[in-house]
Amino acid sequence: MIQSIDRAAKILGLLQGSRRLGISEMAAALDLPPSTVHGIVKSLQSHGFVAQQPSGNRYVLGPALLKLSSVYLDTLDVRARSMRWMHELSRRTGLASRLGVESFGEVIVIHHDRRPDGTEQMPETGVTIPSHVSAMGKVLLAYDAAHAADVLSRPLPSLTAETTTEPDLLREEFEQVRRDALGYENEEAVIGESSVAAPICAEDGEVIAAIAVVMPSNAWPPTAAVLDDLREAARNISRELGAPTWPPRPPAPGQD
Amino acid sequence: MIQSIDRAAKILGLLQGSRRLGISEMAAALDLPPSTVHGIVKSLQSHGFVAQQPSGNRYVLGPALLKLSSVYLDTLDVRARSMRWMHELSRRTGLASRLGVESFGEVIVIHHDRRPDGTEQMPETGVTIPSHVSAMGKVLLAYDAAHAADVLSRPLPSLTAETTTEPDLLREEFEQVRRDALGYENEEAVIGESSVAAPICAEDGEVIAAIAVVMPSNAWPPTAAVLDDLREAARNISRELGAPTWPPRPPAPGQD
DNA sequence: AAGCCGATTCGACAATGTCGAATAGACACT
DNA sequence: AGTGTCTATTCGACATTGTCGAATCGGCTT
Repeated sequence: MIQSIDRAAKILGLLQGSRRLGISEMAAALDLPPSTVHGIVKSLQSHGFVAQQPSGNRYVLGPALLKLSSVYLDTLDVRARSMRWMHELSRRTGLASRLGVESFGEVIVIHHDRRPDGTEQMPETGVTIPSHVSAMGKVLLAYDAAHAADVLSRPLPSLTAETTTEPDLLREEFEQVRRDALGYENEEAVIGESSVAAPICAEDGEVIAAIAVVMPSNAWPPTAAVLDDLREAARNISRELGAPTWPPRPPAPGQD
Repeated sequence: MIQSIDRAAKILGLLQGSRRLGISEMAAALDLPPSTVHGIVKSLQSHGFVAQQPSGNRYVLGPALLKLSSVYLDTLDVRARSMRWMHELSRRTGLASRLGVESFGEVIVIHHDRRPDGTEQMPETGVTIPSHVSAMGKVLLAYDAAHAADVLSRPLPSLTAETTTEPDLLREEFEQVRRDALGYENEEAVIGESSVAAPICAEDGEVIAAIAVVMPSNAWPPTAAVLDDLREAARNISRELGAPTWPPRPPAPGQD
């Protein structure tokens, strides 16, 4: 692990958490001399990874990150294959759909197709959601014992009154997910918002992503028609990716 | 400039250009020993900035970039303020709208509102376009002599038959932009696609972003109604940001 | 099975980043 | 306006740290 790169990454992580920071604030947070932090920040700045606001001495994340992330998205085969099916899914259900993958114990949304009702909606691509409060997260964990064990080994934050923070309850949910090939989440992340997710399999049969539809909680539970559309989309995407079966064959029945 | 951070950034830049690279390919491109590159790549990997594909020994950009970019977008005041007006603009004109800022001599799209016709459209947020082939780029350069001089000092790539690569012609276009507060681009970036852009001003009156509508070239030239809607959107956003005047007062009449 | 190519590991060296002190600059308070 | 404090920034000496070359490992092809 190269020290200065590690520190640079930590600085970016810091700026991710609290939007605008001065050199000395970062130095205090990382317990480093300000001059060291300054050197790193200036290097990051010269490549556009951080920028300093016009208002002077505070730093924020920079535009180079956006350009890189755009290329990152382009490299994702799942995403390219999914877009057309997700659009169809949103059109048929009238709901927003999301595609997510696992990243460092969270779910990161790699594509988002809005509700087709013409209202203004925030783009959600790039948003991360703790796995245990997300329907997609539950699906991804249910088919990945290693990540599941990792996530459940740490304390689980509670985001709403409905959040499940009990590892054993989540383990039961994972079993249900493996049975139905569907994961649910009812106001566990955001009040008033619920979602259902299904797994997406790659060529080797592994679950590599999850697709979800998001609905207002007053439309809960989802109708059979919505679930069918969701399953259909997941199956079609998986087939395009060359998956041998769908629903995925559950992994060896170990404990997660 | 910290060496290892500089090298890390160059590696990310390399991966940005050619999606999948092995250690030795990067080493060759940067003229460094493979072991050095390996150390840097592994450090980047441990923070999620690069990932290696399941298929073995090739590296690609990683998901951490997406998460960071999402926070970057959230820090942009212009973007938050623009979204609602852009949605209105797209609704009224029936065209896709874009918001862009300058970054390292290019325009980077920081928000994109699709055509409201329900068809499937690629998300364009994060896409970068060379300034001289973009209506937004021309607007941004017209009001920023320093950047303009910088961009024009380098050879300008030609993307289509319509691309203007002659610095003097572009300088004339900049003058027209400053007169009309509108910049044009007709099939200069992508064949079959044209756009018009208007400047957005911040509190201090500086042009900090550009807003554009994109249309199929057979809808060229844009109608007066479209231009009015565009101007209206730019004016409204600028006003929300606290700009003293719109259209912006052109800068001191130096040569760019 | 052998050979090749690339990724990866390891250890010694010195180049490099780090740190503390000194400087410069911004801002608030008197 | 002047003074004080806070912060960012610059600079140079030191030794820590990253770098490099050689050796090892692993996969794939012939």
